[in-house]
Amino acid sequence: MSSAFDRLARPVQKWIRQKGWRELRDIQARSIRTICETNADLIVAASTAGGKTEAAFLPLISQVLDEPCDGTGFDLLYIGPLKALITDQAIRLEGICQEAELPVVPWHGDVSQSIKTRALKSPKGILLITPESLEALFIRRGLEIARLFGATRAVVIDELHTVLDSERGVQLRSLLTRLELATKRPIRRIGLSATLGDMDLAKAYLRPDAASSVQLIEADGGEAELRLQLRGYLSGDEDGNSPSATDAIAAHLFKHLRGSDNLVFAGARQRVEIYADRLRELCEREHLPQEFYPHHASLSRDHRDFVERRLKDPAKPTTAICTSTLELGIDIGDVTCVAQIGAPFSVAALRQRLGRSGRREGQPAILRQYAVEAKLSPESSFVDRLRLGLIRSIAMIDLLLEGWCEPPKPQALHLSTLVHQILSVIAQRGGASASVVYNVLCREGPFRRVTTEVFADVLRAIGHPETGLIEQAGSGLLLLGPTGEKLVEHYSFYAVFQTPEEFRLVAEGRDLGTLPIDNVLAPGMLLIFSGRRWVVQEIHDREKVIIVKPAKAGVPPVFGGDAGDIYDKVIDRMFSVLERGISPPYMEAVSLEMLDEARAHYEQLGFRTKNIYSFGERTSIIATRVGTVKTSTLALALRSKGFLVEQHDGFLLVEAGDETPDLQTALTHIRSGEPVDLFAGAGNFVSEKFHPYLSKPLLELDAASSKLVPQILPTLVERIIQA
DNA sequence: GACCTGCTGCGGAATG
Repeated sequence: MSSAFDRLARPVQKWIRQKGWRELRDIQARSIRTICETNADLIVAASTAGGKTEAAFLPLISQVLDEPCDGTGFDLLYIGPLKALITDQAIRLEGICQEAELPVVPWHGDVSQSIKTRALKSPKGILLITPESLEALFIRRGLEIARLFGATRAVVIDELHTVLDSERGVQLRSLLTRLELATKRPIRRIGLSATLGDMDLAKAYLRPDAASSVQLIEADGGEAELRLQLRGYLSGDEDGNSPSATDAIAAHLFKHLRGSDNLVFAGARQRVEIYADRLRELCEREHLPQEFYPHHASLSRDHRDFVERRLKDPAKPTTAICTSTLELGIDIGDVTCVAQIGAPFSVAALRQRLGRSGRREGQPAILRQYAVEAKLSPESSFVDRLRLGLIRSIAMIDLLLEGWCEPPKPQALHLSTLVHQILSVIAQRGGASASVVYNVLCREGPFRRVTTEVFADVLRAIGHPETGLIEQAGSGLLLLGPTGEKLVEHYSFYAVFQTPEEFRLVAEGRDLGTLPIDNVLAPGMLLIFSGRRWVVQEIHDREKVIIVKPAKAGVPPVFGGDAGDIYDKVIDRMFSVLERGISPPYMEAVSLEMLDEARAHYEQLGFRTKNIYSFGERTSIIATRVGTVKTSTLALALRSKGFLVEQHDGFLLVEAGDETPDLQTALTHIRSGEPVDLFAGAGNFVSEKFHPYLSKPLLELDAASSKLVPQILPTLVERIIQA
């Protein structure tokens, strides 16, 4: 303790004493030494509430106080993915900085203009900002970047794992590079993260040119005891004698969760609404106070704040039925139990969710996994017979227990984000040559997989008169075109990710939340939303507002969504689960019976020894044994040859069309490596915000870099045929 | 077959 503590500046030491801390945590002591003794970049990995913020900022603030540097601007930069997180962290840092007389400046969309104006006039202290607000600074104050960040000695990136290989993460990396180019010097990078699988990839994300010199400070395991149960439920019981799976699960949750704080991850917003509605009804029927509330991103900020406050309040037992909104970020305190209805989409998410429980000393973490499977009939499809949802749940729990989780996928080109950054660089500089833009973004920045040829194609696509995003002056300088100008001028430009169009739902003058516009609604229709029932009164198309009032019945709305990407290793484990004879000790009787049925059907279809099962002349099941990306590559190859293909976890259901060759012939062709037009079978590859401005060949290239693996086809098919 | 995240500058009116 002493050596680390002694390195801190006086005011920081005083703050620690006032706090009454008896010692620094291990990660804090190690991080203080690393930051004080070296110039190294750093990742501090520990669970939420593990003291990461202090580990980074105690030594950084000490340096600012003890080693004044010349240059103007903010001394330290903090980047957070959520507004709520920035607000929380600013309050935490203010405590330390008050003593040190260092300003703390929170900066995001909800922060008042006056705070921002004052900070711009005299930039110093710690700036806490979102990637989007930083983007806005580059665009609106491009020429002032050097003045604002000339003195910045480190940038702290919070929740590093949430931005690793996402569009937002690539944007952030691009902005960090541009920051160093503008200030003409490297700025130390410090990533704060939950303990996740592959830390080498996190290092490469943080400092691509010197990943191996990034220091890693990881909290020792010390994991809480884990209690685990997997329960199986049958849906589609039409006889009316037994309750539906939904009712049975709701009753089980009601019985076991009432009276404490819990999180129930229901998988989709629609299911959140269904379970919240059932549980509310159960409370009413028993004349008990309400304690089950829905929480997802379409609900109003007001309602979400209310649920979050209740979770923090020890006097009010509260169970939130939620989506991934309550998986990351803000502190909601410790919960007794985490329930998961249906299989999750990634082990990483499951792990993050489970980390919400068992945080208090001596308390176990509790996971209740509910698997819903269809009641079988002679007509049931192989998907139901193989009980793929249950099998995936088991595979994911297995991998969770082994400490594995999905690594990021760093091979994507990110052409949509590239378009965004090209416009941003041009706006920042008021014009730039193609070679400067290429250097900044593709040689120095994160778009290193983009060749000069592809870059030139992107410039041509967005400079095409019909697109009009950019144009070239006589001098060769790239400038914003009329469309580009309009796009960049509007505040909606700053975020790189796409958001769907929505209606606002209003009851008695209060916002309930938002609904995707693809819901077909008319006055008189009944709705379940925000855990209550409503009838639609008026629809205002132009203002995108729907007025509702309370009702006695309703159905939940539809919320869209993309298909999930399941990782190779998860699918591989699913096949092991089907082939092994082991019964996991955490499974209860019904789920074990389902597992036996699944294994028997697997055996019956012969997948233990081969990968293709055909019934009749025209229909076959192919076991690909690989994840979503590779399986959908094969699906597209077969579709381009005229087959009708349905995709499932590690399997394809293939039906011959009128003019298709037989499946063996088609597979032999694909195996030979002869070119297959993966994009012939239609398919829509416009999925990201700036995709609409790209040409078809560029869209295909982008898709091939992130959603498909064309080069895998010969070996994949070889393995399928061989077995 | 799913989920989540974010947003500036200006003009005009009211207030001290």
